[in-house]
Amino acid sequence: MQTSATSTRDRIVVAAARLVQRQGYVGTGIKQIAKEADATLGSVYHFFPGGKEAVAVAAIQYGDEEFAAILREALDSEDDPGAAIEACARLLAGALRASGWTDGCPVTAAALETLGDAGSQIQRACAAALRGWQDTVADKLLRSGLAAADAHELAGTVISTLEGAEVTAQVTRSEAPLLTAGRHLSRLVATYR
Amino acid sequence: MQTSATSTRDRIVVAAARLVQRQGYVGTGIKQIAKEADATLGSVYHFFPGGKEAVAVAAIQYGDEEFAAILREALDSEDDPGAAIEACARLLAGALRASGWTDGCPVTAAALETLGDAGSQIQRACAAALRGWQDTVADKLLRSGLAAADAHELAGTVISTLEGAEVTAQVTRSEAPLLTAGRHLSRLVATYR
DNA sequence: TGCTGGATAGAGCGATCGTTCTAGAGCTGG
DNA sequence: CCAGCTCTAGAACGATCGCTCTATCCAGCA
Repeated sequence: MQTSATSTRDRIVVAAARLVQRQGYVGTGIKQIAKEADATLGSVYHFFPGGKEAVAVAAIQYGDEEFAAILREALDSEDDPGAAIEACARLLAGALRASGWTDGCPVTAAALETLGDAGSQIQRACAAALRGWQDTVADKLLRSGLAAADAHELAGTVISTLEGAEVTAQVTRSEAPLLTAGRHLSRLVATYR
Repeated sequence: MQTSATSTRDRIVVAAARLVQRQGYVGTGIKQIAKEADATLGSVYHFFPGGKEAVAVAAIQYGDEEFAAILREALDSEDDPGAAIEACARLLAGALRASGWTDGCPVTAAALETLGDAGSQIQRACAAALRGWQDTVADKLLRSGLAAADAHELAGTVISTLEGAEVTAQVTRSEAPLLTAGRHLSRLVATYR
């Protein structure tokens, strides 16, 4: 069943999530996933008869939940919603630097590569992730007393901005875009009370 | 030399720019570029002895300038900087919908896929594009009377937000993320005067 | 007319892609 | 003790990848 602590299936999902996050969907090979997960090709296809796409969907869902947990924790660390979002940006910036600017958003790269097939499972998983993160932020804003419509729209822009700032930070290899985006988002939120 | 109006080299660059924009760098093949450009493999390697990476760099630089022109035009269409940025977002949203949600930012996909090689020419071209766009926005803000430091930082967040909102709009197949991001950016800019 | 060099054309190279397939290892219930 | 299962292991297939190579075409010039 499982070798040491984690099952083979879990190792495959985690490895795939990291690789897809760093090099995208097309850029990541099934054999590379197997090697990184200390599994064999047979194991991968045993657990994921759907092939590469099925592995990627599981990987994206894993990255989704992982990021959602970080997001919730950062949002709860501060009472003021603006400060909480800024803390979020700081956290992302630190993690990004620590990874050597490679571990960005777990879904962006895969999402952009698979825009061709509109109804693809990967597309659906990415869209679901974004929607979930937006709801998490909207919930925080609602609890802070914002109007429902404002909270939802603002949450969307918060996610979009963090997303874009993360990409910019990766490309320029600097924490600055994320940090200033965090400050600006905090300032924007402050105008709603 | 040239068949009808454009030279073979130009057709290759334009085709490569579109393909890279839509499916990323790894997802686009040299042979596909040649076919799309109505050129042959021999012509591609004749004009770009550097191979796939050289073609991609030229394509990204082309997309960079193309987007910069659109950006400048949109920014000049309105006097108020906030309204100008909002007009920008509206323009991007319309173009995105018209393309069937496929023609997003010309550099994001390629940038994310090639983060591995830090010093790659592709990376450099993408970073230069982002920097140039930021300068364009900063220039507009400066002309509107903002302080230099504020203008530059704000311009960075504007580009990041537009970038992120464009991705979100593509994934969710909706203009809404771009439109509300434009409104929020306008509101943010308004707090600086 | 023959030469030259830029441009076009595509066959073919080794490598790698995703996938399929068969064979065996390790455990469990009867 | 073995039948029957999940899981592991990797060889092999056809397709496609980026790239190299040779052959041909054709305008401009002597």
